[in-house]
Amino acid sequence: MAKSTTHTPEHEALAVVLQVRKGELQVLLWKRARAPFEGAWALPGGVLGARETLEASIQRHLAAKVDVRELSHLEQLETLSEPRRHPERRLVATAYLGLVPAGIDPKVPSDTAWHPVDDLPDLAFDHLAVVLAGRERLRAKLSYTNIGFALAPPAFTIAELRGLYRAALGHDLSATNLQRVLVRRALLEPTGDQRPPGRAGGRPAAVYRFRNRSLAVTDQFAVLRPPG
Amino acid sequence: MAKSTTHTPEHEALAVVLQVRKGELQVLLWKRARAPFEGAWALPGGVLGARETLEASIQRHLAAKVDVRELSHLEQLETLSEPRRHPERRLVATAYLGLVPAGIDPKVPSDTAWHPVDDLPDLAFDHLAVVLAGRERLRAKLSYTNIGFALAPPAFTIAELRGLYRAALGHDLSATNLQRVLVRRALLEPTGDQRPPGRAGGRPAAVYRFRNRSLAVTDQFAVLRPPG
DNA sequence: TAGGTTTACGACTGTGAGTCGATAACTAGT
DNA sequence: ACTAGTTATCGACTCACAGTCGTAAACCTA
Repeated sequence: MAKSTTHTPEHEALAVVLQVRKGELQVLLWKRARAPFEGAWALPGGVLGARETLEASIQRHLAAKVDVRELSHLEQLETLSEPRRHPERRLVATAYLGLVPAGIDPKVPSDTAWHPVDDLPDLAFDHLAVVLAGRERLRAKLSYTNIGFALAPPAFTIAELRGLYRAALGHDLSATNLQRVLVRRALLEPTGDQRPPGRAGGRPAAVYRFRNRSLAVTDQFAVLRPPG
Repeated sequence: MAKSTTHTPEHEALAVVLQVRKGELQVLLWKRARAPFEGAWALPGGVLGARETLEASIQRHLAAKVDVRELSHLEQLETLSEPRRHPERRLVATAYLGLVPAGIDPKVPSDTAWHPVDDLPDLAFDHLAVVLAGRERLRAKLSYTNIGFALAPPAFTIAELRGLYRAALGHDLSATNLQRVLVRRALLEPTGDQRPPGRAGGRPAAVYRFRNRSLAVTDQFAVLRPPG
């Protein structure tokens, strides 16, 4: 049975961890110390263990780079199976999308850093495509789900929330409309507090929070609805 | 190095192949002849080859059950990694969603048959969940993409198209609205032909076709749009 | 020719998003 | 204190599009 080595490819889990930092969408990357792609930046992840699910695996590997409890959302993105995606061996990868709420700054190891998704360094393997796929998934879901929950801190003003959406979507949007849309969907509620204005003055902003943080698709926006 | 047997799980590709048949959404299944789950129905698929992508793999395995050229659409659904999803060995599966246009009846082997997704027999492994995931993916995409292309034959009347949507979505919808929505999106165009009425009489129906069969998300329905 | 059936299409309604402008509530400078 | 500047909030208007209804068109059978 010495030759029982299966020809099945190895399997790894990867994660595109996104957070809005300094007004722009950033992704968590680490710098590879070994070949291949030595010195290039790569997505965190690692090989799938014998007795774990992919979701458990990505959480285990992410724990080496960031406090997993900071993750407000985690979902499967896609599975990459191009035989030559790794130059030396066959390696199938399942990518996940992770989100971290704005406003916190998780401790990361020295080989790990945040990079703006719109200004990325050279990435190892096919990780550039994976990052872009994660960004597009986030953008698509922002408009028809309440995934914005996962980008926002527990409490925020409309202006702050608007900044998060602008960073994630890549374009500006009206503050009036954002508030009304989210309030009418009954997703936002005022906490009663308000934020003191900055040095330039201005009316103090009301502080809001999301009503329920459970992530559900708001399917009321389906175009072809059932009658009645 | 005799112990170099990787503990990496085997990897298989599965497909949820859907078609509207006899006015209802049906899925292609085959009857297992061997344990485990002998006699139960299962999704078509098979193990990933050493030098192929998952997409090539599912097409290769599907070819044993149905003419792959009949497939109008194929996209990745999800990857299942529960360690105990197979009772005997570790087996990771990546599921695909495949669509076959209505109106054709592909040849299938004797162990293979179509089953209504709303009235399924006992399914092997976790295949029931996979079928339902495929159905939900289709339903979600019907409203904000033009994936309906892939369900329809090359030419059709509005009434026929409405029947396809009703079967796939599980609820009725207005013929007036369906036509106007699709025409306004500039997705439909009349062929000029018309279909003679049935025995009961009635005005002959105009025949339409989809303008371009390339499958693209019509993102004009994003809720939070860029200004301007 | 009358009655039934199916398709096609215009008109009306309702909802929600985009826009604009007015007002509220604050800071800083004179 | 008063004024100017700044930011937040809110109401009013417009627009696009989905949902509904009613009517006309075009065919069948008796």
